[in-house]
Amino acid sequence: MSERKLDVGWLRIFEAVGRLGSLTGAGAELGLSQPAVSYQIRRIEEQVGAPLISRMHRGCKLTAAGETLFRAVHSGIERIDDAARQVRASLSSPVIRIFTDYGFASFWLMPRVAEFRRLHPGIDVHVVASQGLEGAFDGTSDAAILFGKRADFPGEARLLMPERVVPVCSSGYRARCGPFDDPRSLSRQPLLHLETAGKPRWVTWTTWLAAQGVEREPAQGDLGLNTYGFVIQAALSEQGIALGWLGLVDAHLAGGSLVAVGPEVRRDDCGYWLVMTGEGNERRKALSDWLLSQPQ
Amino acid sequence: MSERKLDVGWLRIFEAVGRLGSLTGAGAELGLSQPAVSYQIRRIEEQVGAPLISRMHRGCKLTAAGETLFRAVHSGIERIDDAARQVRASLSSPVIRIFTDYGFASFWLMPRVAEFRRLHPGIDVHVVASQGLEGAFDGTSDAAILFGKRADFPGEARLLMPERVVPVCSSGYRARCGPFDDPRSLSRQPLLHLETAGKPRWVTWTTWLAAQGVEREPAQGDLGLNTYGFVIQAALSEQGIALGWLGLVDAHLAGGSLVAVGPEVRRDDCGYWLVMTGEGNERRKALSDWLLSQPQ
DNA sequence: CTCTGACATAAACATTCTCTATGGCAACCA
DNA sequence: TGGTTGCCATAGAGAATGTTTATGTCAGAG
Repeated sequence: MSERKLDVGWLRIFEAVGRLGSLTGAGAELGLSQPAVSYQIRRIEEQVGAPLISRMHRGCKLTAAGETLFRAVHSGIERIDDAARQVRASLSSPVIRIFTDYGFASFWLMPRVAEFRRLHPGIDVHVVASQGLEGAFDGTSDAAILFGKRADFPGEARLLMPERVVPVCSSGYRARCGPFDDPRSLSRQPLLHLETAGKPRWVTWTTWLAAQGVEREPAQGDLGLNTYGFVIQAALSEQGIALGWLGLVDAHLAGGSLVAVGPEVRRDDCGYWLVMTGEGNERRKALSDWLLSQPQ
Repeated sequence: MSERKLDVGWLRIFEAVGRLGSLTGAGAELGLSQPAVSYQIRRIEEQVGAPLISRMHRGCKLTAAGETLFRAVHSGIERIDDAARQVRASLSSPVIRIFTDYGFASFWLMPRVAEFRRLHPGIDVHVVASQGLEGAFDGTSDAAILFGKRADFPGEARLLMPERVVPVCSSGYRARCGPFDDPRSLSRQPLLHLETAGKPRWVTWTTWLAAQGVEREPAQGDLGLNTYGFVIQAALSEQGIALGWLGLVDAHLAGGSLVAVGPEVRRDDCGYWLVMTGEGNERRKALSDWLLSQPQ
């Protein structure tokens, strides 16, 4: 095989000696001089505390102890070499990994990624969804699509979708509990919150209401959920009013399953940012171009 | 385990990192500083060509590639450690190994070694019989009992049994084909030869006949065998006359199953020599003392 | 008897491995 | 909110290991 084997020191030297029955032959196979091989064998014999080979005038033979160790080393090296091959194969196979949050994955990326795959049939796409940013920059993803503001990301990050938020509910809920002509009317309804462990990086109901100059009595019947999919599911099942991020809920709004029931709040330096990670290659460029070409 | 593990370099370091999820923790376990561990992991990531761990602010996690390699390394190290334990256990268990030839093993050593074992019940005795000298000094035996002349052995070798040879046959054969009052009479009988690949180190029929001043017509009906046990078996089954080494055939002569039918040839600087190999210890001394105390 | 080729050792040098020192920084806590 | 903690990273210096060339020994072959 053309790829360089992992350097496992004396293990590979001993395996070659045991298999070939010759220090000189092992050296030839491994690109080492015969004294280098001799040195390594003696060193490991010192550690084990027993001769591992019996040296003949020409060539050598494994002792009983050497046979025992040889079997273990041989099979161990086989496994390690196999694993290295497998790792390297998966590196060079045409895969692209996108790290993002569950909301973006569900509502924006998964519906669209079929188009990318149709355009690039030889590329496997792996979507890695996560609750937080943990793991976004660990080197295993090719792109990260993350929500935040400009200052949160490296200079080369590109804004994929600015943050534009409207209150939404199902049309049935509006018929039953509406109309909601006045922003103040929303403050008397059960609101659906997207919660997170730390400080939210996105617009919340608190932000939206403050933007409308509306003060709210302590919430009654509100619902907090930790995944945006559950938030929208609750809205669709008429449990309250949710905040809808344009770009994520477009299909529901276009189909009429959700309706906007208040003014939009927009933050132009906030939104989903695309960060390309690791070294550039053709596949990453194809993905980046495709993502940036999507209509807002 | 109290014994020092084999130094397998990065393999052990990587296994500890993968198992503990911490570079610092792995270093603590292996007696290395944290930068030393960090250095090793980076080195192997360079060889593999992929990140193997994702570094978090506190601690780390294996990547998919790292998991693949970890499994192989973990099981490989287990096997190697097991083999090392097995080798060391067999080193320190109370065993003594005697290397000798088949003849000596069969006719001298095996009948007597029961006495040694009765005297030293805590010592296991392994007899390693071989056709030649190959392997006699490979470091795996505690004692070698070999046939040859003085000059063939190191100065500290002790003569266990000088070479004394008489022609022997079964009493039935003598009754049928004898008597053999004159050495010349033997030369007309089928002779049983102990053969070997190279030049024999022992008395042969050629040597014996020349010592009697007897010339022999080309052999008719002679039999050559490569193991002394087969030679004596052939003599016992009345197929001819064999050379009998005193010391090896004593029991047959005493019991009457074999009878001497000619004069003895003796070579005082030839015979079975005892060579103690490797480092001295209590067990070896016990064996040496016992062997040297045996009556000739 | 001479030659061959494989293993051993010595000495010099190259490379790797480890340490200490120090920086960066996220998470925790008062 | 600021200080502390503890883990990972890098740098530089020195220790330890690994390798080479040179050379010796010697059993086996011709």
